[in-house]
Amino acid sequence: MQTRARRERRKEARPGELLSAALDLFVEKGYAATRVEEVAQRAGVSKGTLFLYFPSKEELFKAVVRENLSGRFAEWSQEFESYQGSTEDLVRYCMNSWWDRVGSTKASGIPKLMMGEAGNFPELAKFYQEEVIQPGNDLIKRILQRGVALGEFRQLDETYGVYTILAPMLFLAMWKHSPGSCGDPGIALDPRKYIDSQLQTILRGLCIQGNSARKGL
Amino acid sequence: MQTRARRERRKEARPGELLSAALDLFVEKGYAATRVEEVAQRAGVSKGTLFLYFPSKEELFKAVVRENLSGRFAEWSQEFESYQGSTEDLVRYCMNSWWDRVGSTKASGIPKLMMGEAGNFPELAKFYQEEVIQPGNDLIKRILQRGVALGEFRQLDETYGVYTILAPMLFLAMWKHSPGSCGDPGIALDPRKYIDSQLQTILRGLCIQGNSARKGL
Amino acid sequence: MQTRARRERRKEARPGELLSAALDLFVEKGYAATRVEEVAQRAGVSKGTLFLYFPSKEELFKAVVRENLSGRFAEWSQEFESYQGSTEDLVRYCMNSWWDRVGSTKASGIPKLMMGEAGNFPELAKFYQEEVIQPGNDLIKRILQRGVALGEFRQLDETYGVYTILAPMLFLAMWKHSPGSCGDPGIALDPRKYIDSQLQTILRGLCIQGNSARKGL
Amino acid sequence: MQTRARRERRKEARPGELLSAALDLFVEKGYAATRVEEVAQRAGVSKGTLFLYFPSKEELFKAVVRENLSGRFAEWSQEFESYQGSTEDLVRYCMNSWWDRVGSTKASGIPKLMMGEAGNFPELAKFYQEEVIQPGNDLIKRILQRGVALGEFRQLDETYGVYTILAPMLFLAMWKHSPGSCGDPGIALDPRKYIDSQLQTILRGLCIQGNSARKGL
DNA sequence: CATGAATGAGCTTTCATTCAT
DNA sequence: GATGAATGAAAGCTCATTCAT
Repeated sequence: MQTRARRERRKEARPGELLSAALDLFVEKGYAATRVEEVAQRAGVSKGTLFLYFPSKEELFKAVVRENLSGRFAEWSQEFESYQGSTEDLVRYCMNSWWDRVGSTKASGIPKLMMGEAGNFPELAKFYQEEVIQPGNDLIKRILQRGVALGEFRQLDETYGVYTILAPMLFLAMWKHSPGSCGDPGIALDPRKYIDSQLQTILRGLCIQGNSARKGL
Repeated sequence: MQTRARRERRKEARPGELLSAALDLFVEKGYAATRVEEVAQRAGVSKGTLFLYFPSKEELFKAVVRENLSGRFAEWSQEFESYQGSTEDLVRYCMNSWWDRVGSTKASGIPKLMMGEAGNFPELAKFYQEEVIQPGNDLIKRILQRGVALGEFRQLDETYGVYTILAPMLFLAMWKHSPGSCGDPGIALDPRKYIDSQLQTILRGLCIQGNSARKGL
Repeated sequence: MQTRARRERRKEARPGELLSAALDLFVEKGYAATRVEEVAQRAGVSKGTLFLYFPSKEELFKAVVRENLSGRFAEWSQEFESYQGSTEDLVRYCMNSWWDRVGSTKASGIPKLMMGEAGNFPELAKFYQEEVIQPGNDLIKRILQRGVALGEFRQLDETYGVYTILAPMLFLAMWKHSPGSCGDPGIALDPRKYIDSQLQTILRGLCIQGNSARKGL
Repeated sequence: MQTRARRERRKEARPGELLSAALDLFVEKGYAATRVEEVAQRAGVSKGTLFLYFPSKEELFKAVVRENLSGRFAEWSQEFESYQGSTEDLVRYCMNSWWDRVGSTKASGIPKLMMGEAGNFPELAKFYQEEVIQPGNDLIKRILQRGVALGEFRQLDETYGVYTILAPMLFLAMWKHSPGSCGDPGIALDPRKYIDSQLQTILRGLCIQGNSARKGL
């Protein structure tokens, strides 16, 4: 049963191994430039095996996105929904936990990749819009609405406000994955400091004066 | 001969027409996804003719970069070298004229494109690093050094300082060329306002207190 | 054990279920376009199991042919050998019983299929020639020889005579399985009438005048 | 200019050479089993060149059909329209000229091929139905209508009547291209005799007694 | 100079067959 | 016996580059 078990384990691990290899390569080379054979190789299987688990390159990519981005919105949504503290702290928590769970991982390469290739793959662009951008925006919008409803945040244009939060995170993701930043250690942004600095500005802009304890910021 | 003259003119215009078509397509589709045949078509010549002027797709791209980015550093360098006003104003002039001459044109798509594809084309990455990033950095660095030397700017880590200026411009370029920003009019950044706002922060951070007239900022 | 028994039964039924599924699909899609996995699926077993019973796709096909065509020649041969009536009636019986046992069943799709694909699978062509065409021709030839020997039929070129009988049956089989005939109900041949009509002509051509009772024809 | 001319000639000959090679191979192996590379090879060009003239295997096949079957209906239609003799002779002329121009050529392999593969390629089936079957049926139908209108032919169900003419030609085409008939010289139908024999039966069935001179038939 | 026909390496996807369990 | 995960040889199609004209 030893071997049986080993095989079973491998079988169940396959999709994960393939998704991991695919994430690596998609982030490293982009969607179009990644060859499925290379994904298979890196996962230690043959070309044919990959197609046993994912019917096409496109579906493989979608699965990678679901695994690393869109599949997590449900959990995050719940987490934020049941958050007890101030909205100001929720925004802080939101950005920092985004860094921990996405920004600091390879998954942060996906937004960068999509920015570059969405135009060439309309089907993927549509998928990404529906499964990532839309839910992500909604999530942030709900946080802002919570702040406004609780009297913590000033009235604001919600759509615009969403990008106030999103843009700094996107930029950080892009920066991390642009070749220039890697080679040059002098510019390597310290993500925590960057996020803190952004948060200062953002929260100062969002919160109603005096309504929130901002001593120390 | 009328026709002779027209032909001559066309002949001399060829490279320019090709470069213009190539810029359009490279920015629209990226480097890899752009087919040389389409470039030729858009320029109104045959595929063979394109290779008459540019020995390879790579050289075509390099020429596009030279035409639109690196080729202008000499002029800019001189311009900034002979600038008479305060360094603070020079920085303002620098960022605004960058927007006028690059940011607002299709050329601003090139940095975005390179960010996405540099990894797949090391030769191009090297070229871009040498012909654009390095000179650009140097230019900015010299401006900062001028500010420090004249006692306008505080002492600072030059490398890091360069990115203080560069990053906002890069982000603006990326934003402009990302599909998301186009569709959503709510987020469409007003470039001038964006630049002004960035300049406020940047200059406040760079200038020595009281040494510079910052009334109204 | 109930289950044991059921399992045994299933086990013994396996080859039959596979052959039935294979016949369906071969007839529907042709030999090359039929995927063994689909055959297995339709038979309710896994791909591996199919290869347990039939060592290759080719052998599977041969088994289908044996089951539905060549395997029956022995019985038919005996049946015709011991036929008591006139050869004219034997021919009638022959064609009608061919329709009942082959023509009206899916098996009639095999000759059509072979006509289309024999050229691409020489091994199968050889097998089919030896196991179906040759025995079939011999059977018909012996019937014709019986007619001649008994003074019922005129002298005739036997080889040519064989096709006088075979051709109308083949055409009927082809017609039945050609997509054109299915959709167009106006042309849907009534097989019985078709066979009767063909028999009239054929027998009139074969029988010696006045030697055979053809009143009513 | 010698070479120029030679090249021009080759360029103009290419599509024809490719269509000819394609016809050969499609007829020999069927649509699915024919590899485009082999078509190119037989035409003496590379794989890529084939795709220069035909955007896909499917379009290549359609072009073959147009070149050899559907493209000729216009001419035939006119020819039959302006026919001066009796409709009985027109039918004779029709079948014999079909043999000369299609039946005796490789083109007669196309109907056989379609019969076998139409089910697997719906797009092609639709195309063939529209461009070959429909026009062909219409042509025959108009001939029959002419016979009826001129009082030469009896009243008849037109749709059924069409197949009275079509079926024997199809069978001849199938027969010619079935491997069985080639190898066995004993059965090799003499097409002229076959057609004559069929015409006798058909015309006897269609013509009104005594209305047409049928001495000698 | 300008052309565009020709090339062929390279990519995604399919499927008969094997074999460890 | 039965399974189904794994394989890898094809096959259709693309596109940068060459070169005869």
